[in-house]
Amino acid sequence: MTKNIRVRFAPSPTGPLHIGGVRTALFNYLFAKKHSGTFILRIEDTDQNRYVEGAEQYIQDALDWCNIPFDEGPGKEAGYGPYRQSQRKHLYQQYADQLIKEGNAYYAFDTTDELDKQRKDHEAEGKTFIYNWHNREKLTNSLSLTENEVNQRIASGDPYVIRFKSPKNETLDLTDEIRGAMKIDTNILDDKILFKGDGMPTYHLANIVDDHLMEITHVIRGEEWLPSLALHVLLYRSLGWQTPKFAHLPLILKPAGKGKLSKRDGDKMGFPVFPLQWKDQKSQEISSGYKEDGYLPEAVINMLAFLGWNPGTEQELFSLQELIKEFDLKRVHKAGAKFDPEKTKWFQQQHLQRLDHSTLVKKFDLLLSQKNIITELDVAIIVKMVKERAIFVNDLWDLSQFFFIPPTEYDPKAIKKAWKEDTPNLMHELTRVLIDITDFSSDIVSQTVKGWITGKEIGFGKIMMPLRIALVGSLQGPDLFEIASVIGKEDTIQRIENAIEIN
RNA sequence: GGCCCGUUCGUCUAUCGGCUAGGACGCCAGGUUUUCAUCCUGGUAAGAGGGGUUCGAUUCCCCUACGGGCUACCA
Repeated sequence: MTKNIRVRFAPSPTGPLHIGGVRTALFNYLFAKKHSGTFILRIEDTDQNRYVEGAEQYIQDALDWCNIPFDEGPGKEAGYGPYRQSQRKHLYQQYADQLIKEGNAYYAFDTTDELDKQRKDHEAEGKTFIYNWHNREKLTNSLSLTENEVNQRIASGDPYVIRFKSPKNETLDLTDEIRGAMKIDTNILDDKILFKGDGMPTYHLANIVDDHLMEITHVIRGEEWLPSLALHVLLYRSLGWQTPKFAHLPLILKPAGKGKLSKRDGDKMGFPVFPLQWKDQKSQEISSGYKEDGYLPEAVINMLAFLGWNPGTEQELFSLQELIKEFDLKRVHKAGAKFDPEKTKWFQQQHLQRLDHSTLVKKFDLLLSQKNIITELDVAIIVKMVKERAIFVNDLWDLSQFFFIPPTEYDPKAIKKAWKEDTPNLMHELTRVLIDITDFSSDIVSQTVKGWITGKEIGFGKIMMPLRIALVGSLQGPDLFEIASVIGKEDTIQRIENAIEIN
């Protein structure tokens, strides 16, 4: 029997989660659910300087809104907690000690200034400073100092870090579930810091320890971690632990230009890069969110899923359940994907059209009450009439407001095109035709009016267009007779009379 | 600079050696809608370059170019 699949999404609470992060979470979630596994949220807050108030809550809210809830995480303990690294501090030290004891790590006393100088000097000579086998004996650490000196320094409270002792002359065979096999020469590896001077582990140590302790089977993360894979694999080996499988997701790139998608791209091009709105506490700056901009979570999820993945068929519209069913890491693309705000809109439009009608009506009802619209009209029918031209729920209002508020102004272009000298007389005659109709259903009104127009031997446009202007205020909108039927005989006639008077 | 990853229409992508290179977004044209939009139909447009391997390469290998990532006591 295979082990239960356990994956984690491990963001750092340094600000709002951006859509790249949401996609990483989504792929972890899809993979977990596809294999009846567990999706874990772990907060990687080992860097106290970068901690941002509210960021952790934002992460949880964002996952909730996207409908990709975690099975284990802060507030959802399941025997592997706590799920915040700051609360797991006590766990890391022993593994660092173990590494030192077994000769896989060492204490280093070099100050930041000293190292900075080394880097600058190297750079001036056109070289790169790497702290590893080729120079570690010449630097200030427990490999170059005597045991006594080391003990003394530690006892006297000298600040120190713990570094990993990368092996020399080895070729590592690494495997990525998406990219396949890779070879890395360990000689170019850095002796990375595992434990910082402030007593906190770095990402590298904490990440490996937690993934091991939480029995993570698959590490699915962004491509920016690929260069650290060798170090992580070496850490597992040094600690004598079984390595999970790794999958590095391609990055989401700017729509135009170079580089990773960033917050500024959204500001510049007018699309959100965050799932939810975020207000920066320091600058008070507000960044827009997909939710607040009117996007449906299912549309955002669908769009995100297709950034770097495809099902291999020609289906593009997926519900979350369908995504779970079809998802496969093997079908994740290797190259970075440029973000396309236009296609995002298309996904939104498609998902809005697919939304259950009564759900959409409910959303529209809410919108109406927010606008203080109280109406006797049949809202469900109105939604049905206008929804096919809507992309966002808010569009429904723009498309249908004439139902609730009779026009008082008329589109000048439409007037110029269709409101002629003889129009008032014709409209007046029309009201007399309408007044005699007892059953004001769209079919009957349509038949009656069309019959009348035919009888008069004039063009349909001479009546239909001014009538539309009178009822809608412009040359837009759904079927005219359906509109008339919804607003009723009285209002229809009233609107015609208003139009005659004003124009 | 060093290391790693990548490279098919403008964009997201399909293709597991046989390709007239398929789909979607966008754009353009036509049709439906006695309005507008939706919708439908059609069109536009791609294998970075050069070497191999092979009967045959978009597909496998190498080089170059280009793109991206990493190179912190950040994650």
